[in-house]
Amino acid sequence: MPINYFIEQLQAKGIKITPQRQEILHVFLSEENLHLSAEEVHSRITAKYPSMSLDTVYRNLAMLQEQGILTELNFGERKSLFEINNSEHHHHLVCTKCGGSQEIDFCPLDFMDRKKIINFKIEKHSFEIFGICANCME
Amino acid sequence: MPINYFIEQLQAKGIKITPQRQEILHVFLSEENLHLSAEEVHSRITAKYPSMSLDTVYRNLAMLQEQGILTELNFGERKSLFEINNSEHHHHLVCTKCGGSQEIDFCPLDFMDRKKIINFKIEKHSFEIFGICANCME
DNA sequence: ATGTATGCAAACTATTTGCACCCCC
DNA sequence: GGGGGTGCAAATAGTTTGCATACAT
Repeated sequence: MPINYFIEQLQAKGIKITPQRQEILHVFLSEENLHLSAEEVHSRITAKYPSMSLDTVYRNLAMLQEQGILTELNFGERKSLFEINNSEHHHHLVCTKCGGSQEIDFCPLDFMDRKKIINFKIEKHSFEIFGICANCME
Repeated sequence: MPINYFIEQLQAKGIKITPQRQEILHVFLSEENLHLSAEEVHSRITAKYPSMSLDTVYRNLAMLQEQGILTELNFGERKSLFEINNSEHHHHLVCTKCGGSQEIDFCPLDFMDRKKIINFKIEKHSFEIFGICANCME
């Protein structure tokens, strides 16, 4: 998806397109499968634009998540990671040693009997497998 | 499981049984399905034993988790919750409004083809469904 | 007796908030 | 022009750490 896809989506809701917001989107679109913390997003941007503040990164990650453009990942560490909703719904294998992750396409919700969940309005779900990746194995 | 089951398990590893450690175990064994933060454990204990420090709670929750007696739950909030490994392996429905949770017995690992996961040593996994519970629904 | 565990205080990390100024629409 | 967005600084929440003392074994 080109950056304009997301920009138009924001404009349609009356959200202003600032240079800072464009930079954040650029970061997430610059590579495949990026999982970045607020700090990491910030440092990638300040390399070029030192005036970008970390607060603004936090505020906009939250906004982009509310708008459905980013997904917040909690890999059990203290800090949240974010990924852009660019590809199919997926989950992750997370290496507990290096922190790296790879995608898996299995989704538990496809296999469980949702009728068993009554009186509960499902909003979202999380599924991660933690362990040691090939690189860290030896 | 009686408290002695856990105490013996700790003693067998040469871990000292202090009054503080016993109090923490008591808290988790006092009710079914408890999911408590460090702060909550601490305040339940200080009600009776005001000298218990929060640091000690943190240190011992970590120790009990390493010993396999507690499981740390990350429901996406800032703080971790802990539950005692008393019952069958299970996952949770978590209410995003009140923070409450109920157990579900479906486990994704029973349904996915583990052969698809190669070059990765599985250590643990997480699966939670988030949404609105019956109480918070109206 | 010995070394681990505790309490206290202070440090730390990730994140959030108040406020005055700025700039996108 | 106006209201949302930004940077700065300070506050907050949860957790961790250093150190001297206390206590379980």
